[in-house]
Amino acid sequence: MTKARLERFRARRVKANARERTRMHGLNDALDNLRRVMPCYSKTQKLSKIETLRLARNYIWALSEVLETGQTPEGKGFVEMLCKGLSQPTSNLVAGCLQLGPQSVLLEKHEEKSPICDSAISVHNFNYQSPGLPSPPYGHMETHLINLKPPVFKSLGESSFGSHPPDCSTPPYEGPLTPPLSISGNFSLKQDGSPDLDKSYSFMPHYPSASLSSGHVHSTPFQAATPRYDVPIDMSYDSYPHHGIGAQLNTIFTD
DNA sequence: TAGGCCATCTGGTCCT
DNA sequence: AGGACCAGATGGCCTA
Repeated sequence: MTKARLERFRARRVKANARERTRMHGLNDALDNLRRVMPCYSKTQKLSKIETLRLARNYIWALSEVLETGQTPEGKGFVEMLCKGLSQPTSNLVAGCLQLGPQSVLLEKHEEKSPICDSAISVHNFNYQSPGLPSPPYGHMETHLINLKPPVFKSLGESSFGSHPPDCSTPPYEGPLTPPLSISGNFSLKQDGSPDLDKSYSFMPHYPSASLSSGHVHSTPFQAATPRYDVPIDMSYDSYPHHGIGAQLNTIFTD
């Protein structure tokens, strides 16, 4: 290899490295956008990449369930769906973001109590455990921006206790490969540049509360244990990028 | 100190 | 030839 060729090789390698960096930055940006539309989002305690992807999968799954069954997601069950397969710290984070005390998310008794279950801060006892997360202080809910979508809020406010008891003993990866709902053609997200992606709706707990929908408030055990939220006026699903789905969800959650 | 996560570099492969 | 994509290696940072 002549010196000139070596030089060219080095230059090419440097360029390739720069491109690779740029590519990975793009990937990370996309991942950040994904984090922002997750049910919980915190600038200070970012979900790891793998946990972000897992939570996204669960979130899509959970919303698909909602669409398929037409039932409001019951608060605790919804959180459990979201937490399937997530590490314990992340599960605690999600529960915290949804303002469910860890104890309230604790599943009803299962025969074999794992050590995790015995933990005072345990959120679930799914068999699957993430290979690992660092141990950042995930748990302080007041530090999180809560990025809940209207259906979730409705569910928190008007828990209807749907008919889907979570199967917490099933590892998340053994389920069907596709969500229960197949939406042809209209499940699209705005992509880069969409101002919607930069919206982060922040909800603070509010005691005692105004009801989400004007009017009566059902009293449920869940409600008794959880705070309520103030929801911005224009929080109809149409304000979100999922236009096709928005109408369906609005129908479901305003009936 | 070990383990987890991350950014970066690097070489390989495929495609245009 | 050059770009995009991928996976392995490596080192840094952070936390328990």
